[in-house]
Amino acid sequence: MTVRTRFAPSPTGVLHIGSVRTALYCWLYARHHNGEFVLRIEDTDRERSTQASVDTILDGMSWLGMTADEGPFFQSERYERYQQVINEWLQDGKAYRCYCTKEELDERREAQIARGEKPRYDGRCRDRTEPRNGVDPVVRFRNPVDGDVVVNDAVKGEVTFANAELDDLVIARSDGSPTYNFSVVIDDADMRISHVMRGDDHLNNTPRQINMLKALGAALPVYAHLPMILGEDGAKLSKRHGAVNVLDYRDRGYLPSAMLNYLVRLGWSHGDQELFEQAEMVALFDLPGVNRSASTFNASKLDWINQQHIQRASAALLVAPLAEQYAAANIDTSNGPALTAVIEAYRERATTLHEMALATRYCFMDFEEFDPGSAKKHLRPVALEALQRVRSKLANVDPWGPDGVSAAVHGAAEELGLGMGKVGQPVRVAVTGASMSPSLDVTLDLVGKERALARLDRAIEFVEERAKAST
RNA sequence: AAUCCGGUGGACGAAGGGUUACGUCGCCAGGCUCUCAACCUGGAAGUUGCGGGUUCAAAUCCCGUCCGGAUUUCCA
Repeated sequence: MTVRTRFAPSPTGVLHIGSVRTALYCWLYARHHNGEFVLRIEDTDRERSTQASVDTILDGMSWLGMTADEGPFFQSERYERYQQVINEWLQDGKAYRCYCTKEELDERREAQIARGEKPRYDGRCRDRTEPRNGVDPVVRFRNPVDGDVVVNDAVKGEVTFANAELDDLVIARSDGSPTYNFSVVIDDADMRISHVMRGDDHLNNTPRQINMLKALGAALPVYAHLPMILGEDGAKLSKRHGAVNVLDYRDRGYLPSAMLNYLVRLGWSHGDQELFEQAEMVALFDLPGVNRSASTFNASKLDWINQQHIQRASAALLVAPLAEQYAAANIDTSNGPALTAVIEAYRERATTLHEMALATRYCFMDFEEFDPGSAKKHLRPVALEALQRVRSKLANVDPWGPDGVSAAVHGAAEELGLGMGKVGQPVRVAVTGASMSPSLDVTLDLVGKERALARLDRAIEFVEERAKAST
């Protein structure tokens, strides 16, 4: 049997982190078993579905490299098929028209709650033969009254539901449009989905879906209900916990491979391994490794994983996304070092590409002023001699490069009988504007000779002004 | 309210009857060092939600209980 999984988001907002993890597991499972991965857009809610949302889902999936073998299919284009099944079921008595109004239903629901009962449809239109005037009926599925439905879940284990707990759910609204639980069943059957993997908030829907699948005469898929992702406060992950849109992570300089790595480990494990490349994930992922309990999204671990991926990624791969970060920050990189050189210098000191772009601004553009704290500490009169000596030695470095620069700086320190600490920091602040950067040879190499000398001059002037002001 | 699912240091996971519950992130301290990182070393942090039972032995099996979540929508 060919493994066929599907990712079936509804296009009513952004592509949520939690959905992405579900998609990832579906995608990995299909790839691992040489199966097929289907993308289906569940847009039966016409009010809330938007094209913009469809686009953002497609964008996110393609950014993450989770390509679908089939689809996207749209439920809105399959209404005829749903209608056909509804008519058949109506004829066979597997479904019936219900003329209860919303108001009546609400009333009864409240009464049931007041009586301490489980609120559900009481089935009063089950045997109705005559229409009711002035009411557009909904169609309800005639759920079995007796017996149990056993869900053999690949994650949760064997879960049993009593049919007596289930009521007759609406499969078509009064305007004739199909509802979610119904269209999912028809689609999964028609699309020959072998493994239904989705959030465990759907576990309770599963017995109803199984009953409908049986009414259809379709084979049952394997179910795998994945635990939810929670925010730091234990509530389901949502906007108020920070970014939940995957594309926000792209914009903040996270790598797709890191995103996938973090998400795959949130709810799945392979022993103690933390870092996975895509090919490894595909090779190792399987259902027995999936955890059954909900997990909390943790931004600092994501940061660590992103940094690990930045450290390991080829510079060539990072150039394009880094360039986008510069563009977004209005940093013009046309006059400055090659981005690959910047990446090599900074891959160990940035957790995101966004950070990397901001931290390396000085390589491409002059800074407005020295960082006040750094200047106060390092650009003092005592540093004047060191700055001047380094400046004059650097002026003679040719060709400009890490070796020549290093020799010049160390030479200056030696000549003045100063430790590198007394020389390095003033130079660093002079050239970068702040007190943190890679080693000086690398930093000066990135900045380039012309800029480095000009900035040293500026710093020398700054220190002289300061000395004057204090006397 | 009912039904279903879940509960291992602050976070993610490991261990699925067998020593002092393991790893990662984070946190703290030290080392390296021209700074920041990276890296290395060490540390704090848990009565495995709680109570009971089975057993020579329980995080693990059983029962109860508490807490959290989901569902019970003409949302998906």
